[in-house]
Amino acid sequence: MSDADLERLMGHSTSRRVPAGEAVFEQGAAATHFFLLLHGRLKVTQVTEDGQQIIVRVVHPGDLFGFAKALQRSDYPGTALAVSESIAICWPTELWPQFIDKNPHLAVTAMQTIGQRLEEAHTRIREMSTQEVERRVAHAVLRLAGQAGKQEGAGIRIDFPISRQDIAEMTGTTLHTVSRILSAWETKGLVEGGRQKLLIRDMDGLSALAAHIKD
Amino acid sequence: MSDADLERLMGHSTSRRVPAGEAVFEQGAAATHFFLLLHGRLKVTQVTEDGQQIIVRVVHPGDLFGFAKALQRSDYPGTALAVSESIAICWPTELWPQFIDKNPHLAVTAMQTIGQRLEEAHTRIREMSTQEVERRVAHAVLRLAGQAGKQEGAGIRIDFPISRQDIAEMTGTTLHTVSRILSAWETKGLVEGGRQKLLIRDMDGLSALAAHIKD
DNA sequence: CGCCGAATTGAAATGCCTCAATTTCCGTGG
DNA sequence: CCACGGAAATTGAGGCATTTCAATTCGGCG
Repeated sequence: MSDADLERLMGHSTSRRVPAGEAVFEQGAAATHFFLLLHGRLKVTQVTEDGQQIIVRVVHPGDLFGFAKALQRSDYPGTALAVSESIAICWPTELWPQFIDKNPHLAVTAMQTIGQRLEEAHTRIREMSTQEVERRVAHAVLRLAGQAGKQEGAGIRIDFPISRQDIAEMTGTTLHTVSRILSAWETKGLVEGGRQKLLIRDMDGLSALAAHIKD
Repeated sequence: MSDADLERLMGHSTSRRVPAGEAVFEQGAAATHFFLLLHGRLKVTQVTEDGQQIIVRVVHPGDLFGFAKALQRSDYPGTALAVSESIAICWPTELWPQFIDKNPHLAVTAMQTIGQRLEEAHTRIREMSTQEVERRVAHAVLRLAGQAGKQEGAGIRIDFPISRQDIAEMTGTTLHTVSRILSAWETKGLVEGGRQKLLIRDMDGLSALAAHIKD
């Protein structure tokens, strides 16, 4: 994208600070804006009619999110909750068509972004269909490490508060099972747990689990 | 899309007949073309490293498929297999950027299509995370009825050959479980089975199951 | 220091899968 | 046209991964 384009885009934007625990938008609300996360971390969740929750994805700095309008929706399909203090840039959704018009390239980029998301979703479906829970959790943790991992002495720290419940909602299991698995891993020296904390000590060991290599 | 645009598009297209059981393209192959299904029925599958297969989606007449290039991929992420004799229109992927250039509107449309697919994928993830097998199968069958249902006397016929194995691969279970479930449904008068056949006798009953209303 | 949400851990229940044995159905070729 | 062969489907039995239920314990924030 050219600087001129960027400037034109920024001209219409506002920015918004969201404290941890607060929602940027809620499932079912009218899609008035779309966003770019500058700083912080969000989780996008969906609640089923019977009250069960799943985590659709985690939003990292630099990610676009909430572009429901681009997908032909008038409301947000999920809730975007800040898990740590976050800052996002906001554009009114009405401007989307103009942006596309003036900068067709943007449409291509956006499409590729959504395409990647689709592939991620398919990966998740594949994993849930064919793999047992421990492998799925291993994959999820490795993915988080890649997206939000921060070197920290002995290992890699997941750089935002994440609970067992969160991991359960990302992998389609229960917090109990996740807790048991992480405890077992801790015993084996693969990870180090903690309250809403996770430190990976042995990436290779985890990768082996994810790839289903038995000891 | 205007007639002129349509004509310009059609000018570069070829059409291709695919007998039942044959693949339009295979997982991992270079993405040379993208397609529009005119007639017939395809299933798009993915195989995991350890040989397990899942059905990503069923392609119905009128659906675009195989637009890997638009998603920034050079190879097809899955295999598209004709389950009944099919006819597809093909375009070389190289032409995609030109089409977008000349007709930015196309990009928007394509994006919405992919967006819908993403939502479908999320729905599936939500179901697999929170629902037991019987409900998932009920949902899958209802979806098929909506997409490929054909009134037939007493009920609605799924209008292409579909096996218990197929349904299992769509819902993340085994053919055995699917078979048991369908047998139970047949006893209750909800459906009528058969070799690669499925007739729905009681949509409301199935919907109730899908919504988890116990008797 | 006290409280509340997060995490752990045990025990029991169960839904689903795996293994295995038939049976049914349909296309094919004699 | 019928018999055969193989793929699809059915069905039982047993096992086990995971959930569910329940009871503590832990840890950080106010």
